[in-house]
Amino acid sequence: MLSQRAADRTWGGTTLTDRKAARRLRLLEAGVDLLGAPEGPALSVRAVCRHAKLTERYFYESFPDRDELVLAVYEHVAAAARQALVDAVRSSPPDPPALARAAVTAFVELMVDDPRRGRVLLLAPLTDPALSSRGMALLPAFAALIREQLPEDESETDREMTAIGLVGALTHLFSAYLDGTLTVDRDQLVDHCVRLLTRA
Amino acid sequence: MLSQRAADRTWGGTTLTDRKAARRLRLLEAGVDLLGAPEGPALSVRAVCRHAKLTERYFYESFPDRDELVLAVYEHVAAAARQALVDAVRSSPPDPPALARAAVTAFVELMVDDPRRGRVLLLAPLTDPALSSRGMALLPAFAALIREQLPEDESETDREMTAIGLVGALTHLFSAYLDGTLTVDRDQLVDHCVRLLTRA
DNA sequence: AATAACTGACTACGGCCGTTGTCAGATTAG
DNA sequence: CTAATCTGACAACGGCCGTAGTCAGTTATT
Repeated sequence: MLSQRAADRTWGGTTLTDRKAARRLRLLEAGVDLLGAPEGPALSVRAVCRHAKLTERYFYESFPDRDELVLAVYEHVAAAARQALVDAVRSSPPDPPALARAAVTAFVELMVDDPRRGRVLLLAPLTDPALSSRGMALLPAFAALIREQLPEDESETDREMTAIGLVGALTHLFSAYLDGTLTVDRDQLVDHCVRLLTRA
Repeated sequence: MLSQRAADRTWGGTTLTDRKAARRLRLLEAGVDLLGAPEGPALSVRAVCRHAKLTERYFYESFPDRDELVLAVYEHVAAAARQALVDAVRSSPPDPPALARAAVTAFVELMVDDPRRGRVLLLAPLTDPALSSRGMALLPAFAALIREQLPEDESETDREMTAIGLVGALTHLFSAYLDGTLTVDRDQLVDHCVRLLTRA
């Protein structure tokens, strides 16, 4: 038999690449736990390893340094959110108000279903330098997306300001809803956000 | 002569209480520097002492621990902002639009005149646990103040959401203006904010 | 001159951080 | 069986943190 490469050797029933991928995923999930903790984002290498029940050596097997994990966790959650939004928009009537409602409900449900993700998306970039330093926050991109949708009878700077203000209003409302400051029905929140989006 | 109390003895030309107060003020100012740093709030006891050219012993002479300094710095800046707002409102015609404009311009000028203060008020509470844990952020109070001003033909929850969204929009706009993300004239920013406030 | 208070520079403790390395034991391949 | 590889537990480095203490030297009072 040909000498198989180390990556394909079986150990404990699985191959090395499988185990490595599983460990990476465990680290990612632990990262979501810590970066989306209710008490605020606090992700350290040791803490994430304790949480994932892995050793630091396996951390550096999957990520070159701490900040790369933070970025990967954020991108992990952002990808899920993007997918949820795409799905919601695809299965929705194409008129703008219905689209806005579909998108908002999808996002709110994602946050309610797993508040960690909401906190990672909304709160972590404000706190963690690894996210705020890069343009890694999605909010500017979201603001640009809104700006394109605005009516053209206003000046460019006015549209930029309304877009930024709108993003601020939505994120602030979502954050307040997440941490319990805003006690209100899920549907009321969705209604209000849709109204903000469609009237702007 | 009666033996004067230690606090009133003169040393280096000033009394103990004077020197102590001066040191406290120097620590406060250094705290504003660090808590309002452009790279993000990073206030440690050693750093603030280095900055104020004092020893750690004098830190604990004026503040029981690190968090108390953070709170004091925030309150220091908040008091100045309150004063600026009160002055602006006092010397303004009493109709609501003029009041809104006066308040917004006062706040924007305070931020432009000393961006550290703007960052302390807007950014530090999001980052530093000593501020976010307590209700020490002024934003909820500001939201409540706005809520009372809203028309009464809407439901209570609607007014609460409008107020929270409005605060989010304003803070987001101010933050973007502070860090250069939003490149726009000061007057344009003021106009936009006043429009948001008076049309809500 | 002697006593007391104040000041500045410095050290020390325990803890967490990111990162790297070591070492005994388990599991597989040849 | 032997050798190679994978695993887990742990130590170590330098650094910053909050907090407390020491000690020589300067300045005022008596």
